[in-house]
Amino acid sequence: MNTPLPRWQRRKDARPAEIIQAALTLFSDKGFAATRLDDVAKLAGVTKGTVYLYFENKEELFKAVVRETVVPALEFAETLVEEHQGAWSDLLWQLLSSWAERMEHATSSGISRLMIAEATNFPELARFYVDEVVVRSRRLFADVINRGIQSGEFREVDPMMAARAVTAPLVMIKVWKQSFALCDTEPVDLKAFARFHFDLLVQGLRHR
Amino acid sequence: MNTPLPRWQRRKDARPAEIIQAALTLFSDKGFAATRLDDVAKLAGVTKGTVYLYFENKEELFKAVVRETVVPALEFAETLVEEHQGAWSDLLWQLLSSWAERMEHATSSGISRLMIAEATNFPELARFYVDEVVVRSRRLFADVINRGIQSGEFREVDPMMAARAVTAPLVMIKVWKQSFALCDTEPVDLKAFARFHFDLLVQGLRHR
Amino acid sequence: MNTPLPRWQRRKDARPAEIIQAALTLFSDKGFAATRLDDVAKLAGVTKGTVYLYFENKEELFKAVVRETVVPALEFAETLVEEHQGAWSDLLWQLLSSWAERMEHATSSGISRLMIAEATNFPELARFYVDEVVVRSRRLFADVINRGIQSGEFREVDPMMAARAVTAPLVMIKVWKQSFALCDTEPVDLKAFARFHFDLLVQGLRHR
Amino acid sequence: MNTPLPRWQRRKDARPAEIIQAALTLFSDKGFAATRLDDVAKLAGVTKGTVYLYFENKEELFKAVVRETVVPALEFAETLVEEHQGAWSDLLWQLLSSWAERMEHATSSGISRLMIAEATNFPELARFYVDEVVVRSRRLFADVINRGIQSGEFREVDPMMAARAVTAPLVMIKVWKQSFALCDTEPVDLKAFARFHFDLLVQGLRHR
DNA sequence: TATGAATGAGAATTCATTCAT
DNA sequence: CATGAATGAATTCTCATTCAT
Repeated sequence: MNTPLPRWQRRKDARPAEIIQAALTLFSDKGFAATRLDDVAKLAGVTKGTVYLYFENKEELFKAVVRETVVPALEFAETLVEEHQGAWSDLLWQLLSSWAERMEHATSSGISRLMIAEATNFPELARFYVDEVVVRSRRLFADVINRGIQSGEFREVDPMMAARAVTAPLVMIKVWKQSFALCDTEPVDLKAFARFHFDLLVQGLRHR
Repeated sequence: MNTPLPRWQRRKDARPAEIIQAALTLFSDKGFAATRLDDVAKLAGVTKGTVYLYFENKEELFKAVVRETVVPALEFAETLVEEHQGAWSDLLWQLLSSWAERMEHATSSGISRLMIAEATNFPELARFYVDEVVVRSRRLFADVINRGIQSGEFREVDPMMAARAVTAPLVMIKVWKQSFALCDTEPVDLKAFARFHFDLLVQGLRHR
Repeated sequence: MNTPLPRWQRRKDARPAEIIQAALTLFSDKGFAATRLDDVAKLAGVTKGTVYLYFENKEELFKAVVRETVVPALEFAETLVEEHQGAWSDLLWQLLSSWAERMEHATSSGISRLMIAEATNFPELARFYVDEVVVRSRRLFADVINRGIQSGEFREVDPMMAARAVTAPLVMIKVWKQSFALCDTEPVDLKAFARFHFDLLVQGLRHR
Repeated sequence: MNTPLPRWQRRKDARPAEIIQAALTLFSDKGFAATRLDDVAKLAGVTKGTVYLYFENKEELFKAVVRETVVPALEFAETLVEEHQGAWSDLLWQLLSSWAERMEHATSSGISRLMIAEATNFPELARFYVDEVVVRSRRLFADVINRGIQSGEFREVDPMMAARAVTAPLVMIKVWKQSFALCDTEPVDLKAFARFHFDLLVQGLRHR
């Protein structure tokens, strides 16, 4: 009598993730306010009521989207730094190129633009995002640059400033692409830009 | 003895600008959807009805805000380039520093973040913005870099790529500041960053 | 010093009539609610404020339109009946044809449809209209038919019923023309119909 | 002990018809513009939101009202004509009397006045109504009269003109009753009028 | 669990009316 | 008298949220 549940029934455990995925897609594209829960539900293949089964309300869904999407991104990079040996500029390139790669393919890559747009409407979420992503990745790059300075590979610059100078362009290009994809007549390849940016940076950071 | 305040003053000529200013403030802060026309009106010192006297609807008001705010920004810079004599890196600094200056004080400086947030919801406006601002300033900087290459001051790089590398960080820092002002525990000074960015750039652009 | 006002300045006495005329046109076309005072004013060549100088509000303007437009129409007909000599069917034709004529040209001819549409929203006005126009013209025709019966020209019928049978079709055709002008693929000439209707009637009223 | 009444009942299938019925009542009485959706909802026993669940907006509701209400009316009459045997004047009476009957009892009978009032504001709907109702019933009667002429029962008249002369009075009387019910001091019985009208007509149509 | 019909608060929009000029 | 800028109440419409099934 007590037959084990068939495997595919466990799919219901996947529901929250599917809803979050759908919400991410729509929030990223249209923003929080312009996204209707009805559309999220439709995209997730459920009905509105089901969304409320898993998330208290639209705000909580939004927070869940950000929280779920954001965290895992950096862990990989942090271990990379930890374990690195060799030239720091090589690591810098590894980080930048893998980051550019993620940006082009990861479904989560729309979150930057979303947070930029909604931060002032969701202060606590903004704080979470800043702590978990912005500052954390800034620290990551500052760390690399700092080590490069220690090793004499880079000249003495303010590592936090430098970290901003390293991260900002890539994020900005990605955000622009997302916002103006339809009308930018001079599209740019993210990976090509990453390479260009890296070259400029490394020469800029070296001793004259 | 004291006559009651008149219910309103007749200020036809000033009204549209006042409303646009109010709308810019609120749109910049909260985004399009989260801004209520009632609040725009209140901030402009009028009633909702008055807003509709001058703007057909919320979207048209939004467009007017962008159009009015955006255009004049670049003219100053373009004449600066035209009339410049001397080292191109000096001009680059002039442009970056004056731009950073504007970003810190001009009321219009919130427009970038606003457009990033709303571009996909207002495609025609996005195109206008891209044409009038994004591409135009990219060209401006590309031009400067190109001349620097011609004159032998800079090494041979792709000027459009370089232009992106020049403009993106400044915009990004500004946008971040706006979005995360309340929660960034490591705030950065825009002008200081501009200086840092410039130093990095110029060294990066020079011949090795 | 005290020069007499130039003649054309007396035009200002014409203002109310001009406004009423404009209002009649628009009310007739779109109905009471769908007519904006702004448009009435524009059509009358004045501004909204001026309308309120002469009429307390939209309802009063509406009433004025009906009152001014409606009354004079029947006086002419009533004297015609009074003074008639000869066959009553000739008079009937005279009345019908001159009425059809008016309907095609008088600016007031849209009032029937207007009253049909708005009667339930303006009960007192409806009463006025019924008394002054509907019942009065019904009586007029009933009178003619009655006299025709007295003289032996028509057979004995209920004169009030007959009066309805005489007036209703003409009004209906006119109203239909007005309502469905744009889409009736089989338009009818009002005067031709009047003739047809008259022939039918007269034969119908005669002794068998 | 006694459970509180549920806030609402689930009645999906019945709702649209109920809303249309309520809307028909109010539109017929007050016209399109003067009818508030709130009142329609209240009369249908739902809330405003529910109306929008089934109809895109007020105009679409209006169109639905007309479309749903109008069509079935004529089918019965058309089969009657098809299958008729005997004197055409008998059929004419059958049609007129059953029509008068409908007019007095059918809930849809207010639609004529409504369309007369709103036709110019809803041109496409007017066309639909003209095609489906006005022209169609005109043709119906023209057909009968034509057959009467063929059979020698009626004299040679223009059948379309005659059809107008047959239909217009009945519609007009109905419309007048609706508009001026409250103030007409000489109310008329629709069926009695139909009889009177029929007698006049038949004598008018016969050979002299 | 899942659904989706129904709700109701809230925002955009319209326009008759007022009133400073 | 005339204007037309400004008002604000009324109405349409939207959509997050609830809840009977």
